[in-house]
Amino acid sequence: MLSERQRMILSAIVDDYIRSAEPVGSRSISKRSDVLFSPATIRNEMADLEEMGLLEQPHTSAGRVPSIKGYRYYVDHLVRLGGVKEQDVHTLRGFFAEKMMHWEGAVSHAATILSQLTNYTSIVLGPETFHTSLKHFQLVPLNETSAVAIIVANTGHVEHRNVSIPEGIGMDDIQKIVNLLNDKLAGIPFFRLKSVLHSEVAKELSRYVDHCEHILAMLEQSIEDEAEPKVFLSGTTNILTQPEFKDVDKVKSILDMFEETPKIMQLFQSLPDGIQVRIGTENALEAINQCSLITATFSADGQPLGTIGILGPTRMDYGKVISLLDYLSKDMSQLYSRWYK
Amino acid sequence: MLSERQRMILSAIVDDYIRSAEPVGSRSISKRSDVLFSPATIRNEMADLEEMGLLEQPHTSAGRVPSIKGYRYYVDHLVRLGGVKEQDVHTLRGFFAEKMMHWEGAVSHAATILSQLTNYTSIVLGPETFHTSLKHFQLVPLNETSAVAIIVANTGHVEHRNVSIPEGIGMDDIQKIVNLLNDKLAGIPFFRLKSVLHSEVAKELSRYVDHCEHILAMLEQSIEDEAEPKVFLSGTTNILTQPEFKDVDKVKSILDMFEETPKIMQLFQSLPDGIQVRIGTENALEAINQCSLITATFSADGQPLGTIGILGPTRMDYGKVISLLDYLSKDMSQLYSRWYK
DNA sequence: GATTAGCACTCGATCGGTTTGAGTGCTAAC
DNA sequence: GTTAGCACTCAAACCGATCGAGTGCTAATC
Repeated sequence: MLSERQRMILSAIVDDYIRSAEPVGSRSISKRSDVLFSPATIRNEMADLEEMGLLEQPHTSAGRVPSIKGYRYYVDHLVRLGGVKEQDVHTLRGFFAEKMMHWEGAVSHAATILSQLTNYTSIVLGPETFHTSLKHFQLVPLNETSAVAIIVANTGHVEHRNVSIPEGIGMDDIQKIVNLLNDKLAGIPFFRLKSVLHSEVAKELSRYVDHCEHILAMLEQSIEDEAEPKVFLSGTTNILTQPEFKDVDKVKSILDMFEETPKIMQLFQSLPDGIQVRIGTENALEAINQCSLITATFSADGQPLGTIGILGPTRMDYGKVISLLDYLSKDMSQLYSRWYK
Repeated sequence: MLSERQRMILSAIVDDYIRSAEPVGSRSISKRSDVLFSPATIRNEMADLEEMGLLEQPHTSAGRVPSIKGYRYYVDHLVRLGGVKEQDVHTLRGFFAEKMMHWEGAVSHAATILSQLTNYTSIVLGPETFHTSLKHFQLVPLNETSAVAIIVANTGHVEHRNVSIPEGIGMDDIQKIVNLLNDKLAGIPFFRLKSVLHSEVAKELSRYVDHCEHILAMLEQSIEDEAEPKVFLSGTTNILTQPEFKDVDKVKSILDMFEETPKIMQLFQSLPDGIQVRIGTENALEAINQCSLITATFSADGQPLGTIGILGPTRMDYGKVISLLDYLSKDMSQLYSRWYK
């Protein structure tokens, strides 16, 4: 258990270090107007905090730096959520005022704004289509052998792919298939689609057309792709402006990760609702062991839709980022709830 | 005009420097088995080459480094196109064997492979839809007030966006509109679509439905978006492995550029057909004044479709990259020509 | 006349040593 | 319990010496 004074000193050190990126000495703390103790007293407390594992010393004659545990304590007990700056609220208003033509547009735009407001990297994962349902299915023939299959979800999400048409299937066959599929599948949630496809559609389809396995397989694949949420990144190079990432090698592994969507998905897997903070080694991936990831989920009518996240150095402005993510995720949830109806 | 010996020395220096990234001295050149002159002779020639502006000296007591002009001469007259390595041909075969479901899939996959084979950054711009035509238009209503508009090109390219439905338009109106548009617009190339929309469709549409300006505006916008070629990047972090880009600041401006699609498009604007090499400051953007960009166009049946490019340091393996791009662009042209039919 | 051996010279890189200064821990006085 | 005082530590900055890769020039050689 920390004394009031220890908490205040820890808080001051973390705040200072977040601002300056330099180890914080006892003198500079005692100079602060809200601190009434001499450097020597501070030093004693700092030694205790270090013993508890909340602070670290890069070397004996340097100031202190928060440890992962120190950041954790700070985030859990000390951080002041200043709320969102007037100016930032304004920027965000602009975002929501704009007409969003796509799902993708809105989400990627949100990512851009987030990275600009924070100067960190923003990651947005969405939308989960697991609970959305099929609105419309369409096959547009391009020529005798190939066609475009288009799947529209009730959220307005569109997925498409080129498919080849099996020999011996004519235009009217295709129309029949499309009609059948729309009849049987429209309104079915994606997570049930696969089983419905097998149980109800397969038999019926085989009555109309030969070689229908091919079509079924294609449909299944499309459904699976559709179910995969997409990742949007913005401000990937912002990490380069951080003094602790001057070294190219440190940065490389992080930037490499950004090119690997599956790794990012893994990072976001099974995050609980609300705001989550993962500090340094608390993250699953070694590449970002020197980074912190703050995430917030957004949803529509209680259905989880996706996650927005900010990745920055462990020395991140937690107060600002948490406030911002909280604000934005709630607004996005509202936006999408409205959109849903 | 260069003597045979000067050409050989220049070639040796460029080759060496490309391999080692270190300034090349006279001794190391004269040691090569195919060079029969003493370091002193080489030095004299090097001094002459420097006077001509083909070589540069970082400082008096260092070896020589090719200048932009030197690389230019090398690329224009000296580079040996070794052809594509057996192993790389194999990898590329694998690429073309795979079934491509989308346009996007094929192009982005090509980008990935290119960056892996070269260890540079690959940029693929495509496809130009300017000369492709509209295959199918579809409006899928989501609810009373919004719908998804879907445009399918004859290449299988799909563009979509959410639109809001003006008050007072019912489901059967929408069906009428869709039918009309498909009747009038199917088969029309995109670059003529806008004028046809105004001349033929507008009047007819106003007969059916009130408030049709909204729908027309939306269509126009979609067509313009569709016409915009897309940019695919891969291996954006490869530049970080180059010794001359150890400095974070140098790298930042390049990586920042990768996040700005319009800048990349600008870079690729109005490139002539075939292989193009832009060395250092020959590039339009200051951010890549220390890089070279090699591009190759691909087409289907003579219609230009897009461009593939490799961005690397000026100290790039020109022979390998040029061969590779030449090979791949030709294969892609074939692939898409077949696809077209 | 072209080539090359020889040599003085240049200059960045590296290495060891010194100095500086920010910061600490400990002790003793308040 | 707090703090002034002091010895101590150690990275960073500074400095000069040395090293060595590479050059340009000149004179000897082929």
